[in-house]
Amino acid sequence: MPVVRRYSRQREAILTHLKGRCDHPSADQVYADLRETLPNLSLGTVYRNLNALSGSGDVLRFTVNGKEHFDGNITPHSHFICLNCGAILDIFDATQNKVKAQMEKELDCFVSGVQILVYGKCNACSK
Amino acid sequence: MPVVRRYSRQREAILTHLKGRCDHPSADQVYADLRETLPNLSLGTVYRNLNALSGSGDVLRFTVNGKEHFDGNITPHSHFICLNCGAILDIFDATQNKVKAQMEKELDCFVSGVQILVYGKCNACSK
DNA sequence: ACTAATAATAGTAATTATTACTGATAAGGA
DNA sequence: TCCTTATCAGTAATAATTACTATTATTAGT
Repeated sequence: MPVVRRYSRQREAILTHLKGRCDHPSADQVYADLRETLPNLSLGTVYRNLNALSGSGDVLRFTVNGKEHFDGNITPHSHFICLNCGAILDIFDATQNKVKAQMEKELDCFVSGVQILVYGKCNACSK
Repeated sequence: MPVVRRYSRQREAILTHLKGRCDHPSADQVYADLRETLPNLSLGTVYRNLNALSGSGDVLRFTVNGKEHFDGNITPHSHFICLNCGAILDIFDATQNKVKAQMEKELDCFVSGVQILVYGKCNACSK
């Protein structure tokens, strides 16, 4: 809604925090973790900024089991979700880019991005 | 939780209804539509059965903008989401199967399914 | 067909996740 | 430094989903 985006310590902290971890936290996890260094950070602020950051493409978001997860790593990659333990693992390969290119050709319209969730049983749970 | 699954008119109606439409309704849409023929159907029943049906693979589910959508068409396909008008369109092509096969080879573990969401601007909105 | 066991339901209450609101704070251009 | 207003903290409100409970319905066994 605002015409200009101003800097804020809170948004900076949220982005830095997300980029500094390798998992896929939900909004309340980000909130809980950041409260340790920013004791009066507000949950609404976390939501507002995660929305803003994903809107501008600075973080990724996706939903697993009805719960939103955020990812500070924006290099194209897919996610594996273990149906047994619930783990969310990164899959860094060319699939993302391949599918995007294929879809652009096939659909002949603007494609901003592709989200791929792979469901299965992780190696740890397969033993 | 139950050890055996019993037949129920409600679950049958929900499944039949979903298979009879080509869009991707949310739980409350299914509820609203089915209430016309089953006036005392409960919303909780819709949720419980949609969970059961997606769990057994009889319907697909995916989340767009934090809202869950269900799909009675379980032939492998992807979904296109228009960032402008919010439309959800089916993409029937080989991508789904290709990606699944690729992931199985790459990850060397059981892959039950793949969910692909393509974000962009639909043809109608591109004019 | 009758009966017993229990899965499933309707209706409602409770929970969870997310957004909206409000007065105070602070970024940043003039 | 001053002014405009984006952003904030704190809290209230909303939306989506699940949990609970007494009742109903399915189904296996007689």
